[in-house]
Amino acid sequence: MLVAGGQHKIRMTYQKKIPNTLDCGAVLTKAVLHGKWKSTLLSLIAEGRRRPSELQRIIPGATRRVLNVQLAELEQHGLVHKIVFGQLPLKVEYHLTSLGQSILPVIAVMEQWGNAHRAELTQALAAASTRAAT
Amino acid sequence: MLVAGGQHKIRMTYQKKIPNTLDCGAVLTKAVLHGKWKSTLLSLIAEGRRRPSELQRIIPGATRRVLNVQLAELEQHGLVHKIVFGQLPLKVEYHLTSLGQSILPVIAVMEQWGNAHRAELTQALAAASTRAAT
DNA sequence: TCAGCGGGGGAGAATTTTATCCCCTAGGGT
DNA sequence: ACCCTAGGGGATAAAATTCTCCCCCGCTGA
Repeated sequence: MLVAGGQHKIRMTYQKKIPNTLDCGAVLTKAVLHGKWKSTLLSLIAEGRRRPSELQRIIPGATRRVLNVQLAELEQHGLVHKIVFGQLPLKVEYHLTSLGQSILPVIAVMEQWGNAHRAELTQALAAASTRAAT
Repeated sequence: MLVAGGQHKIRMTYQKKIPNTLDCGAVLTKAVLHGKWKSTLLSLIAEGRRRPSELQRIIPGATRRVLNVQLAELEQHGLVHKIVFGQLPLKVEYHLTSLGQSILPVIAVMEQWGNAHRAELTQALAAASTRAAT
């Protein structure tokens, strides 16, 4: 977090265990992308929507709080930079780091696959959750 | 589930809401891949490790139960077929469906990215969870 | 007969993740 | 004064996910 004077100590209530699973790269990727809105946030930021209020407006399904938390995680994981301008009207921007840029193709691939199989997927997911609600 | 006579009604305790988020394909992909071991399971099955006990041996970190649940979800989502042979010593195999095959490249990309950035990632994740444990 | 393997699942605790509510600073407009 | 914007966070509830423990079937080998 690039701030001029004054650390905002975030009390991250949610600690996730380091995925000790296998030494599998996909698990690392999932760890970084996990969080309901992270892929969406990354895409939006990549598109140039970098201000918190803007993001919050675009994603009405999520609370400010949640987006803040997820953005903070993305920052801690090194995918985005948070830049705070001035102190008065307080302007904040998120930018992708090079690491953040590098993950965009991965998200793009996921995007493509999801779109290509949207029909089957939504159907299967719906059926599964119906079956679950027994 | 391909069984000769007798439906195994699974009581899926865990129902996940259909991700109503955005109409974003990546979210669908994440939904299908979500579950701590799913990407691992898919990779292993693709490699030819298709028997439950085998999978359980390879992934010692997960309980039989959990793997069964996740495999059942993969099946319900249409990524794998479960085939039960005979009824006596009870032999079971999981195979990828064509949908399951089609997601392999996606996992591969995630795999590559994760491996390429392993150093930074493990470091950042560790730092983040340390910070969280305050 | 008893242990081990290979298969399956319920119940409930523990953990993690998301959501809800309410409160704070500061400036600008009416 | 009052409300809106633009920023931030604590506390706690609710939901989703994983883990632990224990139980079931049937076959095989000692």
